[in-house]
Amino acid sequence: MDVRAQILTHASRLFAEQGYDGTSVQEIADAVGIRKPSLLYHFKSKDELRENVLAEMLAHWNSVLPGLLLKASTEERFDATMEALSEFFIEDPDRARLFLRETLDRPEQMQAMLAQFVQPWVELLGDQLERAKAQGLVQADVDPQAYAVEVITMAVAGTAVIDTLQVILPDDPARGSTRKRHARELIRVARSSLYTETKGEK
Amino acid sequence: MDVRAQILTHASRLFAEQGYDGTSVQEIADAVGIRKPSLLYHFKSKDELRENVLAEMLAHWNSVLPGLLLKASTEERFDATMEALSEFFIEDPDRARLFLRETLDRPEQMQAMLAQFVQPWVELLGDQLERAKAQGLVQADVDPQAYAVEVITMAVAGTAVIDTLQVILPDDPARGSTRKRHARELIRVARSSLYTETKGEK
DNA sequence: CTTTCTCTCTACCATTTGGTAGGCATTTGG
DNA sequence: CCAAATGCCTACCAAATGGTAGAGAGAAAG
Repeated sequence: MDVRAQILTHASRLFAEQGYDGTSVQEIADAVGIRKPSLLYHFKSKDELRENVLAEMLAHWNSVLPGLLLKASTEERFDATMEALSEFFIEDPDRARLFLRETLDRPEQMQAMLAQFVQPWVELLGDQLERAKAQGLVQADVDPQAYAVEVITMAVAGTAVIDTLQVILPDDPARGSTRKRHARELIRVARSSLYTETKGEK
Repeated sequence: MDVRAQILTHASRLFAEQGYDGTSVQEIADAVGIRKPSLLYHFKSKDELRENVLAEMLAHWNSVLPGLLLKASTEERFDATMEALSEFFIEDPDRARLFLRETLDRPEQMQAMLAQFVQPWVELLGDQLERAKAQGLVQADVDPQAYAVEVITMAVAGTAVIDTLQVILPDDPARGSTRKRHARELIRVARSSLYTETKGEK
């Protein structure tokens, strides 16, 4: 039963790298080291394989992110949470790429997914930001939902393309690796565009 | 000679919507209303068509963006420039989608393009931010290049997927349309994570 | 008028695509 | 010990893919 898992692994990687349409069933079978019909024995069609790849990604996110976000809402450790969040994406850029590709390729389907799994969290965060705004902790002109969308976009899309942006954002002995620079600035931007006072003035 | 332009238009749209691999030459020909060999008379191969679509997009950007960015560096109208910038992308989301897809599909090729057309501007902006930092106008912990990358990512990727994010960021009588909310928050985040004082306190 | 050039077409082609039929081992369970 | 299920295979298949050959219509140029 190891084969099924292997198929999913290679399919995830190839779909992320080349896209669904850019990857043939044959290519995945080759990567696994089996014949095409053997693959289609485990997944009745290419589309079913795609759905399983997506379901696996979603399951992983749902098993990790809620805990992360819950910690963000209870504690006040914004930086630590954001760091864990960006680490989560950077740890496996293929997941971000897959997500971005699905969003481009099948927007309607992705809308349904977003409504179910992302919106509740954005709503929750929105409420908390509104309360923090009332207390003056958060800048008055923040649009909470829009803010969440921008940060998510930065994190996911940034992770998906970061290796390509290496030309613009090279490794730098003083500032760290490309990925590190991205992660740090993402957090800095998210943080300093949210709070009123908390700026760590030099 | 109008046909060539028509092919490019429909190809741009379809490549943006469905991706290069997800779009057949036949489909493009159908959209234009000609037969496949007629299309291949104007562009010797699908790949040549892709290159021309890309070149057209690039030409358009290069004819508009330099002026925009130059204005950003001479005047101090950060908001106006950012607004024009985000308007430029939002005006035709297909261009952002095309750009994003190309970055995912052909990273090496995109690196070359970025090195030639984007990096100089990021470098220029970087220098100016460093100077502004020395004057205390800009926050001390900004990583200029990384900042530029984050803002570009937000603008391009945000525009590419904004219509799909409508579920999370719905039209709101008080706050405006989805696109408007995205554009406004993008500018707010970019602005307030950059300057030291300029926060428009309520 | 004839030639040449531009453009579109029909007819075709090899290859690849996702997918099926069905045989043949090996394991499982009664 | 036998039967059924499991898993992988070879051999196919129809459809779609990107691309070519070459004919014919119409305009441009001599």
